[in-house]
Amino acid sequence: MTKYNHLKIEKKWQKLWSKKGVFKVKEDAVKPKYYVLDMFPYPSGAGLHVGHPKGYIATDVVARMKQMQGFNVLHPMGWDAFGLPAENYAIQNKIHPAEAVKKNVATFKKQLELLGFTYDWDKEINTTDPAYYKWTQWIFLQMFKKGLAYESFAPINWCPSCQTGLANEDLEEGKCERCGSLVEQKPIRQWVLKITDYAERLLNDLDKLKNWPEAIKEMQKNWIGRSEGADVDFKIKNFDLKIKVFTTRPDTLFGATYCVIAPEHELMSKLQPEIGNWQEVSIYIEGAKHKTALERTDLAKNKTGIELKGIKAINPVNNEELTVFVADYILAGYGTGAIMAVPAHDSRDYEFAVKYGIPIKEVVVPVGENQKLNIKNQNDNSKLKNENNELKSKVQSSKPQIIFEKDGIAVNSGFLDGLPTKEAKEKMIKWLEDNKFGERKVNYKLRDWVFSRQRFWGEPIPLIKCEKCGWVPVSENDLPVELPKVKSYTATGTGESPLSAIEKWVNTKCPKCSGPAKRETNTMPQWGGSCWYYLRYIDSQNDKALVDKDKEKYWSPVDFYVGGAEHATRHLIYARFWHKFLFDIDAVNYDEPFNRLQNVGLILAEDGRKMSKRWGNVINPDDVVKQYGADAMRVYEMFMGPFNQPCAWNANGLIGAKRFLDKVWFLQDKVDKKLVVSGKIDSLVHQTIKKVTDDIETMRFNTAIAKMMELVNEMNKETVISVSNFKFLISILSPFAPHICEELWAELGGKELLILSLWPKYDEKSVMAETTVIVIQVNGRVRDNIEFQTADISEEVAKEAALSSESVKKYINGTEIKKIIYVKNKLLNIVI
RNA sequence: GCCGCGAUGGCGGAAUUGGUAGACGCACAGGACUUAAAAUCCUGCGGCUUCGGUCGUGUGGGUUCGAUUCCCACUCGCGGCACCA
Repeated sequence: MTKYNHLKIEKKWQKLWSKKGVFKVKEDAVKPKYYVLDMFPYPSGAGLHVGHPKGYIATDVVARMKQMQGFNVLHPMGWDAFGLPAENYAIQNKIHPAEAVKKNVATFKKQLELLGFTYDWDKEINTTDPAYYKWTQWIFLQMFKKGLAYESFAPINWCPSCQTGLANEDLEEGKCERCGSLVEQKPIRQWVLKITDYAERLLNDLDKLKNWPEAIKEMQKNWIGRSEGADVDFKIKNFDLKIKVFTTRPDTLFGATYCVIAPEHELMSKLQPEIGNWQEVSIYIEGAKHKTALERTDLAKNKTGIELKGIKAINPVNNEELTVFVADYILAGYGTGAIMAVPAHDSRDYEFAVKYGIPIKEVVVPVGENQKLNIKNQNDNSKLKNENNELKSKVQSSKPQIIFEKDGIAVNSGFLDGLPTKEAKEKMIKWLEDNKFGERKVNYKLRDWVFSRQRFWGEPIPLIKCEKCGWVPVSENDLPVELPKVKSYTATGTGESPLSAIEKWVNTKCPKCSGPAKRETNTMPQWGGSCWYYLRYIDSQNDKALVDKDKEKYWSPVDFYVGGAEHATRHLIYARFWHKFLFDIDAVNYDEPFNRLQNVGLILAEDGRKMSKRWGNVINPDDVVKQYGADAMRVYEMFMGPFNQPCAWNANGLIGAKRFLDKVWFLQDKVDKKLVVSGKIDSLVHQTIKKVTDDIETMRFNTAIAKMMELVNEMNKETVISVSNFKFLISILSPFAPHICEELWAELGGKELLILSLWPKYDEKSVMAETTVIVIQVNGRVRDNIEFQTADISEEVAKEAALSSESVKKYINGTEIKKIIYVKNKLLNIVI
């Protein structure tokens, strides 16, 4: 037999598959469908490294098996090509972003094609194609019309290096996720999407996603950050104003000893005339403004604040006068931007109270301790002040008496005394509502999505500002609003997009009154186009509608979605939001886009670090394909370890995969066409078919391959193997190593392509082993293995055999047998 | 700090409705073939051992005839969030 020449074979079959169009998607609604999707790549200038295709190989394995199982498979690929990296790359290389994208896409496509994927390139999409972003703009317009897109002037995250505003989701520890610069708070005019309107549904519907990893759902839950509580109004003494606070612990209202207002709170300017130390306060407020997100985090351990002299807040439950502070440990953007502070039961308030000598009043004790407690004088603040040091030492030493953020029993709390926290909360909320001091309230950490970028390379926001009519949507007939051709697309840094300098493009007519008007010059963020691309694959040429609803009904939802976990709180939450909106306006049939999600574990470099140009440890798949072949690379990446776990690249492991394929190649010499039954191999073959089928379904590729290796090792020990057994082997191996398997299939005289043949079904009877081995234990220690020639062994038979075993007798040695435990067909434990 | 996940040979990893720990691969060692090397094939491969055994799945306890698997306490590592009231 000739040598296994991967270079020749792989090219040959790739050409033939393409020529015969075996991966062309058929709109054949009779067959069951299977939509398997990768998170589409961002075509960077660097090209692919070996880590990128790992997920694509996995979906390809699934797609190939599903195709052979008779499914109508949609397994598409496309490009997420708008955004800062393309623009920055273009600026650095002094070419137009569109040129850069074109070049990079060509490189990526060429690299992917070497790996033998089943993509139907007729379905290829590109988010920067005007025919595509026409519909991205269309979705934005629908949101605008429903009041879900609004203009805002509030301070947002500003990256001074990228010179654009960013969403909360785009930050990493207070730094720009892209370039690592410290992010500032800057008031920039911006468009914001009301994702918070969907917070409740985005949270609740996570329960529907049974086939998503729990970790991702947990991350989304935390990101949405729902908390229940109440808004409470504190009147300000001698002044017709009130401080509205949000608390999750209305049951601790009797323990409130001060209030805090965020520096940015609008109440500050209203209170100004009454604040005795305004100068000092205003300096503090100015200082807070200039702190970056990171500085604020760093200062978390050392809270600062200024007392507002002359301002007293009245606690509605007991009319106590409370000191009011301004402090930047309170965030303007969360809740009401002001709090009631209960230092005894909140560690942050506690820290602040200790620092500024504010009374600490205990109003919740652990269950069972309320009886023992001496009721302290509730009104004697000076006494409480003196107790601060005592309480402090209590907290810091041994077991704290004060309980933070935990449930217990209410004490010192008037009408709540003796109630467990849960009931106390309810009673207090009812009291607040009855007396009009507040109401039940739910808050979310999730912020509205800052959706505009002050950069060139993004979808133009399709709005026009008319002096008379205000913001007017571009007529849907005039979509897409295309990016103009320009010489300079460098960021202005003024808070306006580079588009604002292009007067010809900016100046236009109002669609409503035909008067003079100007286009919005901000563009959409990179995450816009990726919010709905999975719908475009279904109907990639549609110019009349976002997606044909019948086609959508057939193909949606995506059956299986594979991609990196880093998208948990960005793409995956944005896409769910848009999809739910599209469902609401009746553009799609289902309210969740992705039925099953699987995360791909990162491939690290051999040195254990991330693959990066910076470390010089990048491995290019082209080189691997050339030296060992696409099949070897596919098998290796699937065999490395559990699919969703990170794993370091190992060149020797790759050689192992190649060796395995060599063994399979030479097995063909052992195929005997006359052989019908090959004894014990038959049983192993069927076990392997079962295991590989199940393991591909559950993404346990490593164990699927291990089982096939075991089978190949056994086959190698035989002098001859049957045609049918060898065909079974190459059929189930073909999703992993499609080229070599097609070649072997053809060598065996297969008339049709292997990919067009049927996936093997295992024979239930053959899976069962012909003999049974039972482990014999004495006191839980293995003392013997007994082989029986039948499949089903009764307890009596097993017992008899065990007791007559010489090695077992030795251990029993006449001792009384207390108990015998029999696990059917597996194990017998004799207890003495 | 909070939430989630994890820890098994020299290495990547297998095995969990509790039932033979270390499948499969890599590395390594010995052998065969070869003038030689590569490739390939065969054998061995957790520690200790008086070769009978015995100890071993991050640590310390517990439940059980039996624990990598279940329970309690802890250590370390990874990921996410981070003054969210």
